[in-house]
Amino acid sequence: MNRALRLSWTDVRDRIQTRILDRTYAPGDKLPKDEEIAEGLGCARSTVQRAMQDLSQSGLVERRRKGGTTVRLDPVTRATVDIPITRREVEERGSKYDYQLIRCELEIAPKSVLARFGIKGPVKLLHVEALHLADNRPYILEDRWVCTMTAPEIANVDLTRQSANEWLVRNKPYSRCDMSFYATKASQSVADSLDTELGDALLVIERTTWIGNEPITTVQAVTSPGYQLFTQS
Amino acid sequence: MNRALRLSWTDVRDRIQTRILDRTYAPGDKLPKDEEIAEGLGCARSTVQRAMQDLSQSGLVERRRKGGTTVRLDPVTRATVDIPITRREVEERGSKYDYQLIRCELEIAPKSVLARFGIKGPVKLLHVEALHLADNRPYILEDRWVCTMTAPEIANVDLTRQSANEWLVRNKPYSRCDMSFYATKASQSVADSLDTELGDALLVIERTTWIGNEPITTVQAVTSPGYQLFTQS
DNA sequence: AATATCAATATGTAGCTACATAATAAAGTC
DNA sequence: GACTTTATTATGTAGCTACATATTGATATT
Repeated sequence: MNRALRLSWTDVRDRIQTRILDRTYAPGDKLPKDEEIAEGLGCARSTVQRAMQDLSQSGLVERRRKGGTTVRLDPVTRATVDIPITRREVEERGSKYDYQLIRCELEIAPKSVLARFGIKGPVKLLHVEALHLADNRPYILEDRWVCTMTAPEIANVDLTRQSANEWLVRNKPYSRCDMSFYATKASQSVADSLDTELGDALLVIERTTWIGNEPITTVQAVTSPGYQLFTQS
Repeated sequence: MNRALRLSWTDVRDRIQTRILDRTYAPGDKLPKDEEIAEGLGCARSTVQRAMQDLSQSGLVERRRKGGTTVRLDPVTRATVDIPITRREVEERGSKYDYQLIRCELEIAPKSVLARFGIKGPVKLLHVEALHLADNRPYILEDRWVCTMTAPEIANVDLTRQSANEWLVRNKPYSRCDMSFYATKASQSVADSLDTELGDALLVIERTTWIGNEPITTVQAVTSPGYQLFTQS
């Protein structure tokens, strides 16, 4: 077969997507089976299968064995967010990165932290507060709790030199990560640390990671005013 | 071959991931080539290839033709967020959904909106403000601009009965969607609409959609206090 | 009529082959 | 020595086959 005419699975996906967009296949409609689409486009079923997988993953269609493929009635808006380590994020914006350790102590973890980990207390965990700076201005204030049972090596790390963020991400890969985003009003202490006004609206990025069923760490990263989180296309 | 012993690509992915997690392959290391891994595990190269694709997509490894596969030095934290239509979101929480149209007028779009669309003005666009309610309490306030050139049919829709959100998502599928999240202080008018205090910190979800290169709509969805956005695992 | 069984069907997956593509290293040319 | 060309290599992709799996609808059994 002519290679120039050979359809890649992305081509096939785009063609099917076009037909959904122009309502050849309207929401709720059942699509022809893969084999027929393959025949119609002159490609293999496996190519259509891959295209369909992608459309299914992006939330545009639903597939059921024997039931076939249908166009979703309420397509969900699905997007991915990338959270790089803060150093990288700052440096990629072309700014100078700095880091300051504010405090680092073993403390009895509050209930809210235990809840995020899904464990019962009372337990002493490592509480780390630190500030990330971009061009000498406060950028992100992180309030972190590290599970010393899961990551005992952190005790030997000099956190005045290297951020816990960086050490953990490089040395403690995780198998599960829950994230959430919300807005908060700057308290006096947060306002002081971030060099902003009391009551300012700030975006908080909360993250908790596990390895298997063992919690590693949970962070509330309070961003400076104006911070915006973008999705990856 | 015994089917019970047959490894699925997810099995293979998990095995490789385990080796990365336990540092058999440490960050920065080069992994053996697919063929060797396949031989070692007793499966086909295509199976390893699929597993690697997934690990690459989730940001754990990097692959380069001829260069091979390496464990990423700074693994990015990557997560997906699902934004369902507001009605669904409310109903899935077990609450009663309601909707109120606040205003709907053709207006000259401000520069900020034109910038989001990536077009030059001046243009008259449909400006829609509406409130979504959960159990009779304000839930999300949306401030939307619709491109009447791309979606002229919206003129015939009774937006007092059906939200623009819902109509668009069902009738104007998009090919590209940019999103961003940030925090804002409630202005007096926003505070009034959401029945909250002036100056409250609120999470804003901003979305802009296109079909091909044609902009469809852009929304700023101001959520009520305490709203949290979670990632999908 | 209700239930269990079985056949049919569309998608899901693994293996194989063949070739494409990108990145690199080696060899050759001026 | 700087440049171009060529060969090599590991991943990327498409096609094919064979079989697995889930679901539905038809058939048989009680």
